[in-house]
Amino acid sequence: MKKTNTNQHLKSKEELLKNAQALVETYDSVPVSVDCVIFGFDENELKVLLIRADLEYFKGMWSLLGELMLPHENLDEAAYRILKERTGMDDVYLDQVKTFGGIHRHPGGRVLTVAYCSLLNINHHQLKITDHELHWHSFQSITELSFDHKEILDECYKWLQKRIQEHPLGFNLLPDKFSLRELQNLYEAILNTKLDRRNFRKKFASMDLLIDVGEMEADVPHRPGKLYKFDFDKYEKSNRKWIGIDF
Amino acid sequence: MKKTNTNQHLKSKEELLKNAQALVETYDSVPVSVDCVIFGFDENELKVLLIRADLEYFKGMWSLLGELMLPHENLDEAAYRILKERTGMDDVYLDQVKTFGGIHRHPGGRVLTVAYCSLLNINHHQLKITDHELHWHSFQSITELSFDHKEILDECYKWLQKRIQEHPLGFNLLPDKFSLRELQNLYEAILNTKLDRRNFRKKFASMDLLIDVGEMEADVPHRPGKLYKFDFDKYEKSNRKWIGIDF
DNA sequence: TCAAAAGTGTTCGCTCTACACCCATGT
DNA sequence: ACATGGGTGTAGAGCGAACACTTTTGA
Repeated sequence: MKKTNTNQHLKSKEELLKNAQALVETYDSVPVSVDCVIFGFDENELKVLLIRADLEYFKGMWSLLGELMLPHENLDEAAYRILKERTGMDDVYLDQVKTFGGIHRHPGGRVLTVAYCSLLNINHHQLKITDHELHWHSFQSITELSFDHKEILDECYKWLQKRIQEHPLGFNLLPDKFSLRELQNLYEAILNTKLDRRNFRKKFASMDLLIDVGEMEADVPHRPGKLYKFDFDKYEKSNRKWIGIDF
Repeated sequence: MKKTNTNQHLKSKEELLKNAQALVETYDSVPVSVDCVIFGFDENELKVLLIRADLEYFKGMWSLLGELMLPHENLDEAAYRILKERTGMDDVYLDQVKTFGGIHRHPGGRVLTVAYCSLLNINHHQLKITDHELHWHSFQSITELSFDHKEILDECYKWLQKRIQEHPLGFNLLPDKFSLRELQNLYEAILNTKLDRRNFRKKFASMDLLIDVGEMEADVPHRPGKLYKFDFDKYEKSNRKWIGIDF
């Protein structure tokens, strides 16, 4: 009797599944892409990785890195795939930012896109330049992109400005070893302000998340600064909320 | 000659469009829904508006308010439509929170969903209870929902906790006229802490965004408090960043 | 008169801010 | 020797945190 019940239960479950599947098949559907805003930092400037638009309609214009989501992968996986394909890196900071669902954002018909933001050390990877050009562009110099990618970029930039004041993300953009000057330059570039050097250094000293690696800068035309690395382990362990770096 | 050039240009543009359309038609596509987490506040508790799951597979379980995005509407419009249909309100605080793209989140096949969070005054609307039950549930009491809606709810709750400390959103959850006690209860409910009454009042007094309406609470079994309303106009004008209410 | 919440100020400690001089290195 | 950025400390202001008593109303 128990068996019968179980079987009946299983059968009905199967039936429910079948019904659900039949229902979903009636749904309107839309292509979904993932677009990655990939930030880097070099020559004291915030950089963005762009590719030539592959759609002829936008010929000559630059574009974010984006691809269609594949049927078997979830959103994060799609974003990692795009990063991996283009930069060869897979241990990269990545976060979903916002979804853009305007009807006319793609000239060929409706395509929904989920925007991700990624931060990486610009020297730590090899760009995979295949058929399309892939280049780092100074964020400040970007005025126009294909699709609605400029809007997506601006959203991600605002997100980054806010985020970097609440979490120590900046280190993802720097080499393993960096000077405090480089770190400050990074913050100044992203926040688009000048910061007081002594207060900045005090701030980071008080966080106690920088490890003095006992080395110095080289090849600088002035007194070399100490090099530090970020204590990722310690940061993971401490659950200290970073709400407000408060420059 | 100019005309010819223009015509050629137009023609080629049309062709580009046609090509783009042909391309998009080859894309895999996915049904997209919008799910709304609708928060209210009543009886000193944070509430969430839920409906009985309409999918038989989840029979008996509660569900967020969600519907498929229609072909002609963008995401925000879909979210407003859902709100309007169910609550009759259209001047409501609403914000996109996160997109969920897990492969198995719908038993009938892949359905992507964009989660929105809405805040409304629980007394200001008439629920449209049609075929499904529509009820306010205490947030704290919700342990299970259909689909991945519990996960979505939790994300939206975290979002709300953070957001309410950076922007004066709370007023959307209160009646037009409210006492400082009600306001504090609201913050305490959302942040799940106790706050110091004097500091709380000082904080809001110093923001200078509350208008004393010259009335008092009635029907309270103790000394009645003054009633205030929130100065939405003044807030809109002042661009003061609210980063950090810092309780 | 009692219960329950309203209303109100002050002190302390911490953190942010502003600010200037000497040091080490390369040219 | 000079130019360039590295490295450091302190005083003042402002803000958040802690904390207790009197007042008003309804029961």
